This record gives sequence, C-alpha cells and structure tokens, in this order.
Amino acid sequence: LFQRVRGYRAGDLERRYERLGIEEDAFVNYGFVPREMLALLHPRTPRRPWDAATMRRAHEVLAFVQARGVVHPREVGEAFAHHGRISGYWGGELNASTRLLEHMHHHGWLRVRRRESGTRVYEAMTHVEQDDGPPARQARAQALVDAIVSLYAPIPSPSLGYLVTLLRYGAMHLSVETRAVVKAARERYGHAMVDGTTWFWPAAENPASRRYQPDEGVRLLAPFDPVVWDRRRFAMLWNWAYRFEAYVPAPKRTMGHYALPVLWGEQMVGWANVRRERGGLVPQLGFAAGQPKGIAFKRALDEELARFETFLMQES
DNA sequence: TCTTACTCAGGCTGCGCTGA
DNA sequence: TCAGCGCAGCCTGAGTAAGA
Repeated sequence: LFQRVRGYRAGDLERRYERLGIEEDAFVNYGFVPREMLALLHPRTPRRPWDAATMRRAHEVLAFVQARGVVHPREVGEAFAHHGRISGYWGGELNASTRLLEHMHHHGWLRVRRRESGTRVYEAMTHVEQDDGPPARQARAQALVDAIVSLYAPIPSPSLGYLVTLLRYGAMHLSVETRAVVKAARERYGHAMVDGTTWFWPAAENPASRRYQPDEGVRLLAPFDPVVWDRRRFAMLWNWAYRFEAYVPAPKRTMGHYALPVLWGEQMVGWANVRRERGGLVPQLGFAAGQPKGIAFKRALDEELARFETFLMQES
C-alpha cells in the first residue's frame, strides 16, 4: 500500500495547516501553533514544579511584562540583571531572565507577539477556563493525536508512539488520555500492516485515491518538513538515511552544512546545499543512488532552482 | 526473564546576526 | 571588527516500562 508515498505538491502543507486553523501571519512569525491548538495544550502542568524563588521571579517578570504590554528580552534582561546568568543548553552563558521568559512562554504565561531579527518579543497571555471533565479531556487528547496523524500520515506505529510521548512536553496534563488514544488507534484511524509495521492515516482519507498522485516536479524540502521529519519513516520509504548536519563539525559532514532533501515525484533522490554567491545561486547536489538519468529530472531540477532563486531574491 | 521500544540527560557543536 | 547571543540538532548510553 505504501510503496508509494503520499503525493506532495507545492501548497499541500499550507492547505493542511489551513485545515488545522493556522493563520497566515503564523507562518511569517515562525509561530506555528494556532489558537485552537493552544487551547488543547494549556494549562500545562510543570513536570517539576518551580521552587519558591523561581515562582517569585516569574511573578515579578509577569508584572513587568503586563505593565509594558510587549517586551523584548533585552529590556527584561536590563530590568532584572540581578537574576544573573546561567549556563545555556547550547553552551556558553545566557541571561537567567531570558531563560525564565522561555519557561514562562512554555507554561502559557506569555505568548510570542512577534519576532525582531529572530528574537522572540513577548506579551502576557491569559487562557479561558476549560471543562476538565473526563469526556472533555478525552476529546482534547483525541484532537491532539488527530493533528499528529493528519500532519505526518502515513505514519508508522512506532513513530506515532514516539510523537505522543513527546506530547509529555507539550501536553503533559493529557498524557494518560493521549496514551489511551494511541492504544485505540486501530479503531480511530485508517491502518494497514506492511512488512510487519502498522501504518496509520486519517480515517476520512483514502491513500489509494488518485487525489494523492504526485506531480513530476522536483522540490527542495526543509530539513524539518513533515515529509522528512520522521527519519525512521524516511529510511523505510526511501532506503537511505538523511541527516541534518548543521551542528556536525565540518570534517565529519557527509551531506553538507544545510542539506535540503530533494524530492522528485514520489522519490527522495538526494540532497542539495544551496548558497548565494555574487548574486547567483550555487547549488551543490548529492544523490543517494546516483543522479537520475534523462532530461526530465534535469528540467524539473532547473525549474525548482529557478523558483528557489526567485524566493531568495524576494527575501533579500 | 528477555526483548523491544522508548525515555531522558548531558555533552558537543557551526554560523548568522547584532551592537558596541 | 569582533564578541556575544540565539538557534528548526545529533549522538550516546543508561534506565524504564510493557508485553511476550
């Protein structure tokens, strides 16, 4: 059934996000969580409750944000310099107040209003009180898992399990209910067993439908595109391992600093590193099983690179 | 008891952008 | 010019839970 991957055309993901209720400005501002999804994710229960000192600092920062309306972390850092500095997850040191802002955002005290040069600019957030009865909790859990299945279908059973365990970060308060949804996945979603692995997709969709026929174009995908995000599924479908190596030391890289997966029709044929040099586009391509022969691939690749160049010109 | 499939923490890492 | 900041990750190995 899934020797063929779901057809992927330019615009498919946008339409999928539209179905999930993500607004256009959410793309622009890198904020991918629609309001309806936020209601499912909050109020979050901290895995480890904050100690008294952290709670006091959080309330002080919240009062500061509420008074200002919208704040840049720099302003918070200046106002709360006495919070000091801490070791960052990525190495080096961070302002403790910046880390606190991140935690407050995660727990729903703040939302990202916009970004300035990539840096999050926050404002205070309030949540509508929700029905916390068992049926309502079950419905929210089902909606969360439905969203996962809709975005990543066809999804192998282990990947669904893994994604739902990741929900312990996003919706720990619904961990029991989301686990129950996964256990009953065969009743809720379309499914098939292929080579010993169960695959799921939304019940309302028919993967055999002609609607999912891929076009013959080439697409350079982002390293975290839902089509490639699940590396396990990637290897199962295309029999090679794609890696994102931006954080790998240069001598150890096999694909390049920012390799973009190259999709041609229904086949993931290789990867591309693209950079601009002297106003032109300089692509460096790699192929999992050799460059596809024939004029069709070359023409489709040229068209995609031209689209990419146009996109980059608009960005600059 | 064994196997499988996560689960989690910690160390390491490159590069573009910003502001002084 | 350069240091600091922030970021859409990767990998490993030990621990744990569930099921056969």
